[in-house]
Amino acid sequence: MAARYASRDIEARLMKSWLDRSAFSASPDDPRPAYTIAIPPPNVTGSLHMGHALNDTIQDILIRYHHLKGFNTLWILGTDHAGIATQNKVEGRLAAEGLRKEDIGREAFEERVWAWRREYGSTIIHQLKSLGAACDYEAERFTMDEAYQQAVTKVFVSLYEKGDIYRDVYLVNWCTRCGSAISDLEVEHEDRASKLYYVRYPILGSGETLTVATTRPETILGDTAVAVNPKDPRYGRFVGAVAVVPLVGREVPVIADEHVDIGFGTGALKITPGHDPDDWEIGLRHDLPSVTVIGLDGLMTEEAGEFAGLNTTKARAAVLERLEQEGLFVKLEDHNHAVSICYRCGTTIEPLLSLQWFMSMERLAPPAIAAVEDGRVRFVPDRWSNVYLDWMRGIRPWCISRQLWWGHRIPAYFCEQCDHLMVAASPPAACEKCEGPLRQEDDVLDTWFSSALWPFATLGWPEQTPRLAAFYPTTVLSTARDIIFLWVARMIMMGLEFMGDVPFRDVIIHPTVLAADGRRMSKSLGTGVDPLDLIADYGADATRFGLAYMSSVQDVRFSAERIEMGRNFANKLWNASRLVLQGAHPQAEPRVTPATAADRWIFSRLADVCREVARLYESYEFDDVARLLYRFVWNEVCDWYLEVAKSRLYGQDEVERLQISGNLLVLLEHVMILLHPLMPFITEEVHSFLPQVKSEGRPSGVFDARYPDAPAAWGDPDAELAMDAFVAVVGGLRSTREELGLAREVVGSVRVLELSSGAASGLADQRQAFRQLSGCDLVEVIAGGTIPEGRFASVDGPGVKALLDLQDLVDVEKERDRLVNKAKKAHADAVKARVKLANQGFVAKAPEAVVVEERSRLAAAEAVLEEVGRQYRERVGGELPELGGKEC
RNA sequence: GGGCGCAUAGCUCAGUGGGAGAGCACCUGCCUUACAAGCAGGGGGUCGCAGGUUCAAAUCCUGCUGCGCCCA
Repeated sequence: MAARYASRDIEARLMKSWLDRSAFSASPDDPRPAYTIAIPPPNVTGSLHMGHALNDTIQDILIRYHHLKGFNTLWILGTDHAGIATQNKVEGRLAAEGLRKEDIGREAFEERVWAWRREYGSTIIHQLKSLGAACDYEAERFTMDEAYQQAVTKVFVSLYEKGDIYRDVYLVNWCTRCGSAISDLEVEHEDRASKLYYVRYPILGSGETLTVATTRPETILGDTAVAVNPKDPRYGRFVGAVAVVPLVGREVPVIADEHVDIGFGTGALKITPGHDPDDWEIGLRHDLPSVTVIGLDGLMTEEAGEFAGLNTTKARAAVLERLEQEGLFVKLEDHNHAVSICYRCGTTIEPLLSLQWFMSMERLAPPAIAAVEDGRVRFVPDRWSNVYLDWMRGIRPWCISRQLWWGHRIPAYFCEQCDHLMVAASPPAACEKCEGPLRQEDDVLDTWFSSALWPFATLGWPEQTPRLAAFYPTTVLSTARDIIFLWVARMIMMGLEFMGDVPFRDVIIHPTVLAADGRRMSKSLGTGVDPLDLIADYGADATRFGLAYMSSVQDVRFSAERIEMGRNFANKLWNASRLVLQGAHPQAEPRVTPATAADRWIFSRLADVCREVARLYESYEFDDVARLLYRFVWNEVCDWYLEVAKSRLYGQDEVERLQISGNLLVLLEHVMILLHPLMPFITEEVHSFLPQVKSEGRPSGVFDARYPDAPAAWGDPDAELAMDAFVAVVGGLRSTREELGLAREVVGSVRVLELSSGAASGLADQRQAFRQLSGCDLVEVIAGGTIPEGRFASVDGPGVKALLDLQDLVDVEKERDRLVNKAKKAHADAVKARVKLANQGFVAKAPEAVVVEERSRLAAAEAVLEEVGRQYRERVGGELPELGGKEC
């Protein structure tokens, strides 16, 4: 074993060995209880980013932990066909050849997409392997798989037949670059500096004008009303009048609507139902016509008259110029407003009227709301359930059609003769009405429509397969918060509708890993960190450990120090393992023989840690798992147990060597299992080196080990106390030696007063280790608290007082500083305790145990003060100087 | 406009009613036969501000300030 842990040398090899023996594949026939996670399918065009790295680490921890716990674990893997993103990729490649997709036609284009998918579509799947993810790679799914397509079609037909899916003309979010409608959720809002334009509308037959304010003057051409608030006293007399729309001369009504904000602009609004969602709503209420002046190509239509053919930016300038000429332009103001942009490409969204397919939420949403309300689905942390419920309670129809060539083509057929619409799972031969030829709908379904079926379509639905029976519902869904609406909500609706049960029990919403500037990592700002770089530099285990450690329930700024911490920890583990494996007696049996207080202590602690770590894994507190195991391994096992063990391990006593070796082998195996979910590679590697594993010929490794049951008999509070005393005394002596400036070579001489029975046993039975760690000989253990004659520096521990014989070792200057320092601390403690105890309310109302604790604290501090005062008089002469602080 | 969250050591973060913790950074000393990705010792915080509840507040309540996110 090398002195430094080299992650690179082992990770790929171990992953291959797991895959070679199909370690991650689950059988539906396995009698053990199922534990299932369906990975939120990554976008097939994607590559592993920090969000995936964290989310996949969490899922892998859960899978590996439950595997250790004896569950039949299945982590369902696959990718999402990502309609727009994938189409963009392939269009980009065509563009490089000077082609547009229209040049090659739909079928050829689809073939190009499949070719792209074959070449690049598994990128992220391979990247998951470098993270160590224990997914079922043998059952990888894709939302465009043939079987999956059948599931999508069946769902569509079923919902259509039930009336949940319908076709309608509606104002939708149109991305002119993607050339498609997108759903409300795929629109992002961005505050931009803009202008508010004031324009005068003549009122027919009155000679008066009404001034309205608008952010989009080019849509004036499509106005079909002017609206004011019915409560606005300024405009009451205009309601019912007829206004003349500037430039186009259209005569439109002045209407009253509660929705109009009296305080915005002039309080009068122009209403353009064809190009604004709020106006669309008002239009519906007042039965207004809508005029489309901007087309699907983003250019002004024929309806825009002289402005036809201009893009919206040019049209705006031209309209403003003409308004000035007409004398109808009043003024402009600076104004910030939220611009809608496409989440895929950032293009400004045009709200446009078009004929689309919609899915009503009226019937599907209520059961999905109830499932969260009654706890069948639980969010972790719980606060996200309110986010979910708020959105679900106000949910609107979902626009599910996309004008793309890549995706699930909608199974709707139009008769070329009579225009009759038919929806069917397989293409009908002819029109059921007139026998005319049929043409399939061009539109495809929103990608999220298909991924909503993920938890059951991946298991074979609509076939009633054994896998579906064994693994649905899944156990946990772990995902990012921005996916709550896109996936979580829709998966719950679809699961309840088609499986009659929720798709998962717990939904873990993991924190967002932010960049160092506290904002989301951004490719364009260059603030992103590539997890694959981290894995290459620090190793997968270190990356996972660091991510787990830094991720509690709050968003967190990424810090490379945490990953480095993981790497250092892996190295520490490696070297601790080296000490055990190289130092263990070759004939040692892996058996616990508690020969000393340290032995009893470490196994008592181990039992505790096994229980606590299990609890933390089960409550999804992985940061605490990481913290607890880090501290246990580093500060207890390495700093103390291994150090104490050395004297026996390297000693001449064969029996002692066998015993301590046995203890260490058991301890090491336990640590590897406890840490395996967090750090799968190093634990698998070290585990494979354990002599007990080799000799028993267990081929499967730590992945298939059993999570340790900590024997109750290991619990030993007395040993913990004795070891605490040992640690306190050794630590105190080290500090004292520093304070006194004692050279390393000087071996001190220590007597220990045992104040409570057994407290000094850890010191008494580990003299060799005591000497090595403290640089002092333990010459005597004295029962009781009588301090013998002589010059001592005392160190207090639980139930013990250690006396370091000073003899001639003392430099008076240093001794004075040491005593003053010690007295100051004791004095401060005493003052604090006295203040508390002087408070009648405290003594009367605080729990008895707290008061007792305070009294003993005071007593201890006073004892130290007295002792130090006496030593000061003897050794330095005179009284201790003023210690500061107020006496009570 | 509505909602959620955050503010603790120089930095990144734990702690959520009874004497403030970690990692990194910093200071001192060590290449001690598992580990310099390490070992030993040490310094450093009126827990954003102001009120309130309580015998006791970093922790609970209210308000304020600043920052982040979501929805409309």
